[in-house]
Amino acid sequence: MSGGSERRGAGEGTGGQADRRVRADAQRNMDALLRTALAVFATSGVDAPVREIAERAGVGVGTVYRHFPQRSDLIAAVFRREIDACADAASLLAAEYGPFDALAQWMLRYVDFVSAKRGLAAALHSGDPAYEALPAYFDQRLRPALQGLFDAASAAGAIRTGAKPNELLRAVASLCTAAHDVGPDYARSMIGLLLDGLRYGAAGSA
Amino acid sequence: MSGGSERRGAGEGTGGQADRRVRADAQRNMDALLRTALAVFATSGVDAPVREIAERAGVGVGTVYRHFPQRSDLIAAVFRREIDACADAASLLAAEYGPFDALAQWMLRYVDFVSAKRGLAAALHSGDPAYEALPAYFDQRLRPALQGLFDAASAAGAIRTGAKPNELLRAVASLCTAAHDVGPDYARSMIGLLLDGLRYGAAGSA
DNA sequence: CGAATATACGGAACTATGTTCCGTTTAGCA
DNA sequence: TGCTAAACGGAACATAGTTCCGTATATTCG
Repeated sequence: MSGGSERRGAGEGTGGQADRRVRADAQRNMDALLRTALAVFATSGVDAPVREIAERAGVGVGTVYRHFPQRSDLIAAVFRREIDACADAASLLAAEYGPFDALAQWMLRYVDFVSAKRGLAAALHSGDPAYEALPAYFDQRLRPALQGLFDAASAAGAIRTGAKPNELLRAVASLCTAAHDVGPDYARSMIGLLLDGLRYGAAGSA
Repeated sequence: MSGGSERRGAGEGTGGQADRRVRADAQRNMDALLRTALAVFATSGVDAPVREIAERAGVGVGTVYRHFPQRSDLIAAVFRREIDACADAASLLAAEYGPFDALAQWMLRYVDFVSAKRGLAAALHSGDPAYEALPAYFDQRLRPALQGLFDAASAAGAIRTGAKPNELLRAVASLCTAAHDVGPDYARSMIGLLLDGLRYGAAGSA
């Protein structure tokens, strides 16, 4: 019943606290829950009991359900947080490495993301409305992140121009899925190949 | 029976009674369960409660678990039965239609199969050991079925030779998955295209 | 045909897990 | 410090998978 019409919150992102400030303990518990859930999901899969997550996070189940009305909301929140982390890594890497290396490093980071989230990816197709917005969010955050790295790299003449971030993201995700049945290094070497492909017709190379 | 694991008798099909004959009521209940489960899964998805299936089939839950020790065993059995039905359709169609039409009709039949089983397909990746043998069974039954139609059609000069059943099966499955996000006719028209492609270089055409 | 017996049946009971409820605690504020 | 809205915790409830066991019956055998 009730349904997810009132699914606001959690995603304000840009840091506006419209009404009353969130209580510090609430914020703390929320963080602890997300961090713990991530770890538990990694260990026991997304089907891990809510009780276990609550206990390991040091809160009661009531608190879990206060922040995440449904179990799937918690999963979705964890997923979003991971998407954010992966997207944010782009600017960090851009600051630390040169244009091409930043791109290469980020691709590896993305491989880790996709590989670790295979269980979650399956849940996405379950039809639960809590997951409906995730693909869009995925695109909204990850595509610009990769686009930025592309732009920087091609501006520096390190890679060819005109590469499509979406296609790369999808291709890598497919490769990672297939990689599960093969070896763990398979994906990495294929990504290396893709990157070399991008370099091939670059302004600075030929 | 060709089916992998030693899941006890049940191989009634050709009427062979190995040891003690299965009790008639047991056989009846087994059939009713499989038929009911198929209907319930189609209506409520694979997550439908076992109780509901039992009730609708007119048996107690104990009977369900006697035949299918785990819920996933029931799902797997339904899946196998559908694979069988789809594979058996090949020879039926081959007897009723000409070589090419039989192939075309079967592809449509296969599209229905894949489309209807999308929910089950998701379950396949859950890691439940009950599903482990299904991909192999899928291949074992469907590939020869399609191969037979291919052989007949190419022997009649209706299609080119050398087509790979596996690739076609996989391609159609992919198309159907994508079709879910688009329209219901999309898959059918793409399959038509594939079939025309097979006809293109046929002995009898050029 | 009727008794004997292995087999199967049904559903209550047990367990696990998602979700709700509500009395208690506490952070933030005046 | 005292007040209050917000948050907390976990018992209680609801639902669903699974087990157990007394009862029913198909099949066999005399």
